[in-house]
Amino acid sequence: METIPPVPELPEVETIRRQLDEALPGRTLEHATIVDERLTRPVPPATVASELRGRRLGRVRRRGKFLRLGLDGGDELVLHLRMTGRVHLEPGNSAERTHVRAVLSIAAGDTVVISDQRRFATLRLAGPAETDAEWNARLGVEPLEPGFTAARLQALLDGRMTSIKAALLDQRLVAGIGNIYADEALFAAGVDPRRPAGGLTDRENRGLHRAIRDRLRAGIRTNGASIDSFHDSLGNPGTMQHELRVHLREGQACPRCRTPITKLRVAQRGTYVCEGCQR
DNA sequence: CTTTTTCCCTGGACGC
DNA sequence: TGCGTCCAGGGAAAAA
Repeated sequence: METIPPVPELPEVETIRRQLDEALPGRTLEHATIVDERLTRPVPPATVASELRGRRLGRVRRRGKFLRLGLDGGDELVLHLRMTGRVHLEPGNSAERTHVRAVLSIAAGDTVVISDQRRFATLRLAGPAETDAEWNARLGVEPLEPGFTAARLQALLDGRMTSIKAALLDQRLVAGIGNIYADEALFAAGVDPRRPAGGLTDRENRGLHRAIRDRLRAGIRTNGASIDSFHDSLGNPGTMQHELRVHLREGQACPRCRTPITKLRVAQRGTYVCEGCQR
């Protein structure tokens, strides 16, 4: 059994967002300890930590796979978990953990612990001047918001020669889709991940649009995929892994046509596909 | 402009 | 048992 790191994508980040938004708004951040200087690079950890001391926390938002923890004054703390970043919301004394990169101590003894085995996660403080326009310059449309229509998807893909899988993973086009949900959406739509992004028929494009939204919503509904040991911020595993139809299922029968699932390399990513029903 | 490549990291799998 | 090597992958930046 190969061990695959559980990479948080839009549904996993949204699951964490909801839990933090339930727990944090209105509370005071008494103290912040940032253990790994890489987390806040290039800003020194001490600078970020001192800025956070005594701040009141506001609503927690999400943009793509970025978590945005609101602070008084309109600032926000922007966290990206990348590959192995985890958030642990813990009451009282925090559990013994490995790879701890930051500890945010909340009044009444609760803590938000950020851990990250591979140290790719990033944490930065953004000022109130950072507008939506600046976010939109780096990130594309939110796939679960009304602006993401089939026509919008088609316009984004139009003329692109790169693979449809690479296009789905490009955060500047659509924000939040990662390797798991790209594979699952392409399977649900019956589209081969190697196809040129701009070459889908209207019908295929509409099917893919629907599949993207359907699979992401399934991920949120099941609190995300817990492939290896992913747990949400409360320590509970999600159940989306039981709904995966092709991802990590190399050699197993396609649930639709029984053809064995094959593993390819597309867009520099491990890519699982049913060559029987993805065309 | 689009697309590809490189880099950043760690630890588990694998070969000898 | 103990090394050395390869690999996974999100996003930023550089290169093509």
